Amino acid sequence: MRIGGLSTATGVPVATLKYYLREGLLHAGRATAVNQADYDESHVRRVRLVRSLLELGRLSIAEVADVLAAADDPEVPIHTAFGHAQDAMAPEVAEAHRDDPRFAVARTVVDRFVERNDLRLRPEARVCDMLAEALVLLAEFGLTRLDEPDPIGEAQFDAYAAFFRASAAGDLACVPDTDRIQQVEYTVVGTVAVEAAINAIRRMALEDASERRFGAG
Amino acid sequence: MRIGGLSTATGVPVATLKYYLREGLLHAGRATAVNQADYDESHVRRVRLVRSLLELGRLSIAEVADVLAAADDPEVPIHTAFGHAQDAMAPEVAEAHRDDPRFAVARTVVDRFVERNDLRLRPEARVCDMLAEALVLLAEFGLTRLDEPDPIGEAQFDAYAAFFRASAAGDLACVPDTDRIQQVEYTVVGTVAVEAAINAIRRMALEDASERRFGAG
DNA sequence: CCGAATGGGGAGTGTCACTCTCCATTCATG
DNA sequence: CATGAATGGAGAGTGACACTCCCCATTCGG
Repeated sequence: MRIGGLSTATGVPVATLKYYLREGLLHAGRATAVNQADYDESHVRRVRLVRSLLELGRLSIAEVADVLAAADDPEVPIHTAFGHAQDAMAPEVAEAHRDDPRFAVARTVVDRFVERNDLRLRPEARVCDMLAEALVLLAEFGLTRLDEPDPIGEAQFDAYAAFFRASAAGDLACVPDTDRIQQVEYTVVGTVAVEAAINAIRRMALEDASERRFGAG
Repeated sequence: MRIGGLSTATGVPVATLKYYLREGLLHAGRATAVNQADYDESHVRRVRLVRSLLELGRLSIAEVADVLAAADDPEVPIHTAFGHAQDAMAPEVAEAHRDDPRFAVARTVVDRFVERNDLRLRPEARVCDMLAEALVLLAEFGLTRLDEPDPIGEAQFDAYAAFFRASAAGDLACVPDTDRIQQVEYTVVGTVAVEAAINAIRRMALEDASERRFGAG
């Protein structure tokens, strides 16, 4: 398959595929001549993966490149690559927020949460900042408290942790032990797409609850 | 407080606040002269809400304007406004996907899911498309099935539905019955920020599971 | 009274994800 | 074997977007 075939197979314009090749989002095809290359099923799947990360995961081109670079390097252990992917998917904290004293408080709440639930995270895991930012916002609007032990909020969050720890093992169960490419695909798609599905389901539950409480009255 | 004060209170540049005023994201202050207006705490909170939707919710300016327009109109019932907000937050399905036969199949799976779980949704709720897109992606990579009854996938999704229906009632419990502005703030922030927190916790659970399975080996 | 700040609004900027254009080379068809 | 379409490679251009700058007449504050 040449680039035109890859384009029709994926629905992505040729010019865009060339752009992805330049940016390192797509591995080069097997060159058959100075201006010809052969693409196969692995390229089709990779393009779909890239589109998923861009559209559903709302990552930037540079972030996708980061994720895939770590994922593709066979020297990098799969768990480390997974961590890189997670970090790339967590939006960076604005410096304005990082200097906010409330953010520091939220970070200690997050650290307690991680400790209490025995979550094994890399110390630099960006996802901790992500949670802290969400907590700051919730506290700002009075939906949780940071300044004192908040058993209501903490209990709720511990419940989330318990629930997702139970399902996380299942989510990883279908990841194969050896095939590196499949490992990457499964972890990335599993993170992004299952997350989108979960968010959709939660929003459905919220709309349902809103209808039952505020609807028709 | 004049616009300079609003700027220092929120950390948002004056030029940006003027831009938000122009775009209808921020209600005008009480005019005290032809070139002077008075802003109060409601403006500070509104700016924070806008920034939250833009940064944490990753909405565009136009989408935020949509959400807030429906939320601010006192003629619109709060449940309807909530629906508008939900729709604005769900990314539109690309037409390339809408024509995909797999998407149609996924929609029937979603409809069955909604029916089975007795979720009261508006027929046009965009969140159904959002879930369908996630399902297509999962199926594409072999993480679920659409072509036949998939008890494993459906059971998992029903478990998510049950879990979030249980927590949704609690999430709405702190929404007041009367104060329109607070209702809007709580539902919007509650959707976006709690969602971010949940995503962060799920990612933590995934990293933890990855460490336990692939780490140090 | 006078420099700084204000509201209003048009125009400019930087970023990003493409998208176009060009070229020499190669393929595919008649 | 001729010829038009397609290819790989790379620089430049495009359109959307979220600001950001600038200008003006007016008003505030010391």
